[in-house]
Amino acid sequence: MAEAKPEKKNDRVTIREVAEDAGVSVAAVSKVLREAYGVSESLRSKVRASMNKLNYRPLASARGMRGQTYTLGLVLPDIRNPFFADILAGVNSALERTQYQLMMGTSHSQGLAEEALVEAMIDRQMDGIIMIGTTEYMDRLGSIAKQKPLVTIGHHAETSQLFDTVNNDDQLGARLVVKHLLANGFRNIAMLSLASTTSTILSERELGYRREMIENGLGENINIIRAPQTLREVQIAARRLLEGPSKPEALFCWTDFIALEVISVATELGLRIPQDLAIVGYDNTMYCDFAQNGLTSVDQSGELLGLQSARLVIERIRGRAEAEHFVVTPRVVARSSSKRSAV
Amino acid sequence: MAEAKPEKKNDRVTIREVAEDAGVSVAAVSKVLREAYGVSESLRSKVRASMNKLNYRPLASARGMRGQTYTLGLVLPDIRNPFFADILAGVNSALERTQYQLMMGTSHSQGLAEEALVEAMIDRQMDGIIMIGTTEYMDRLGSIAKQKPLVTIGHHAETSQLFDTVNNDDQLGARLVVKHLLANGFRNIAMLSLASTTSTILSERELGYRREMIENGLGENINIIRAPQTLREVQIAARRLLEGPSKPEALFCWTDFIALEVISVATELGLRIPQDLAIVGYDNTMYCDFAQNGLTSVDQSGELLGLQSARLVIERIRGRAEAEHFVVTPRVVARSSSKRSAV
DNA sequence: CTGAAAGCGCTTACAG
DNA sequence: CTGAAAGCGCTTACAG
Repeated sequence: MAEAKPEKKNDRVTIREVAEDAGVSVAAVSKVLREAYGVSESLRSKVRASMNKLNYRPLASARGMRGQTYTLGLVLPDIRNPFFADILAGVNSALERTQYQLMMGTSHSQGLAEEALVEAMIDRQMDGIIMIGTTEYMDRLGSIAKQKPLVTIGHHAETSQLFDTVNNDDQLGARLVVKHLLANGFRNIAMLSLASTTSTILSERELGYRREMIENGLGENINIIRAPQTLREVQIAARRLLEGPSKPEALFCWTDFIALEVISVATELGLRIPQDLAIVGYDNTMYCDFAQNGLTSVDQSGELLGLQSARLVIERIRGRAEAEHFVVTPRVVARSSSKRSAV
Repeated sequence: MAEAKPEKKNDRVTIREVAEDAGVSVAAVSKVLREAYGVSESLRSKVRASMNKLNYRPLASARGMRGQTYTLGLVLPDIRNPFFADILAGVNSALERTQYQLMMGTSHSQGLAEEALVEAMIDRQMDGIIMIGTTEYMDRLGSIAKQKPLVTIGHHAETSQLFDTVNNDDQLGARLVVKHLLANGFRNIAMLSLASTTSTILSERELGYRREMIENGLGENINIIRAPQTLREVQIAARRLLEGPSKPEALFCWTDFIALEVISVATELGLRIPQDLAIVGYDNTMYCDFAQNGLTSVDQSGELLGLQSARLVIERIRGRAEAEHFVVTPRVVARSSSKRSAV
């Protein structure tokens, strides 16, 4: 409680002090730091010893002025969706033994525009950016990619050469849901989608749903409801559908998060699940396993998606110029919310 | 698709270009940027015009070399707990009209030590740091606070002069839970707490639970089970308790997230809620409202906590040296998981 | 293999 | 009120 403010920054060890302590030049220390070529073993060990002794940690901003900041930016549309926790686990595990540190930012949840967040990350010298479930248009993504290495998760742009994408096969995922519901005797299947003009994963899922319905002669039962992501809007849309004249036998929800809300609405309306209404989600998040939900869902390996995105963005940083597009094959994980023992 | 890499950074407008365009000095532009004193209206408007015309955005790292980066760091122990989304909403809304940008990092979820994350944020020149549910010891927090303005959420250190704290009254919250359960006819009340040697919010909640039980002559019924935060450990602990000889009538869980897991286990065991087991959580997160959970919980206004923490950390950055400790009064939000119509 | 010097884009005293 | 110069802590060519 004695010496308060003065040491606020002065206690920070700089590369110069390390150099002096080791009896070498600043440039030499920098080389050791970056694990660059052309450093003798003896110089390296001398410098390493001084670094440890002085407890030296380089200042990322200073490094960023000329080189890298060793920071990766992760853009999330909304921290509430539990699926993002799975992705994050994968990203973090990929970064574990590297020098890179992840910094996250959320956009929609508080009205902060996604574009403003990405700009903030560029201004903060992120070495690379991973965007989850972006709502940006292609030209905008291209312009971001020209400034920083970019990987998107949950956005289909497999023809893009400017950035990498990581996805599951959303069209297939939706088809598998319909197949699963049909196999369990449900034929009047509706889909609860997201009101979005730019989401390519949603258009793929809708397409898969449509096609599979049509191929099974159920084209007349196709019913896609689109609602914004807020709980209130979802609740209103679900209520309207389930109380209305065209109440379906089964409802395919675009993400677990929303499906849980539908389970809640259905329960309040006194509907039994799955007898009166089967429900299927997407993402197979941890909440699906809870007995009170028992939610059938599509597993797209969020952790794997996260892992791959980190790998790809680091490769880009290291110079890869050709785009890579990673795709996971999804699978249905059946639980009580959609299993009808007897048709 | 023509001019690819070369412009990768060259397209960035610098303060020098703005100065040239406006016909003033670089220092003058800097002053306008920082909204510093001693700039004439005419110079300011000239500079502003050039900034807009050239679409100038300052580089945070460069600013950080001498001044601030206008970046705040938020340390989360785990992105999975939905309570953090509420806090985040508050932080973001407080930052909305400021120059500050929030960057989050998670620690425990992937084995990354909290300490390493905080160091990474210091190395990246965060102007201030907000730590949620920290597990660091007091001396370590003091040492962080000496390097950067620090505010903790969910950590009791009301006597600290080195950093600010934002909390709800956890002891009271626990007392209210016991009172509520007693009023609903439950007397054999157990508590599911977190296995942690450093969490002060847990020790406060445990203390409140103990005291309220004792003051109601139920000292003999006190039963605190402590489990790590992983779903598996919670499941094992819950199973053991609910299948064992000392199965309680009611279980107070330290956070909603864990209570939802207990609802799942109880449901699997065929227990009716609340007839066979009443359950109460803490944090009053959105999942409590879902009909399949109907979870009674303690509201501690996560959004308000977040808002205050952002306010306090910015005040610290601006020079406030005396500590402030903000405390919210919690309240019980009763739902079906704990309401017994007839005793 | 090693080092001296310039420079990244800002802010900060200090003159005028 | 305005500006020239130094400097923040690194990396990057470029010599030696």
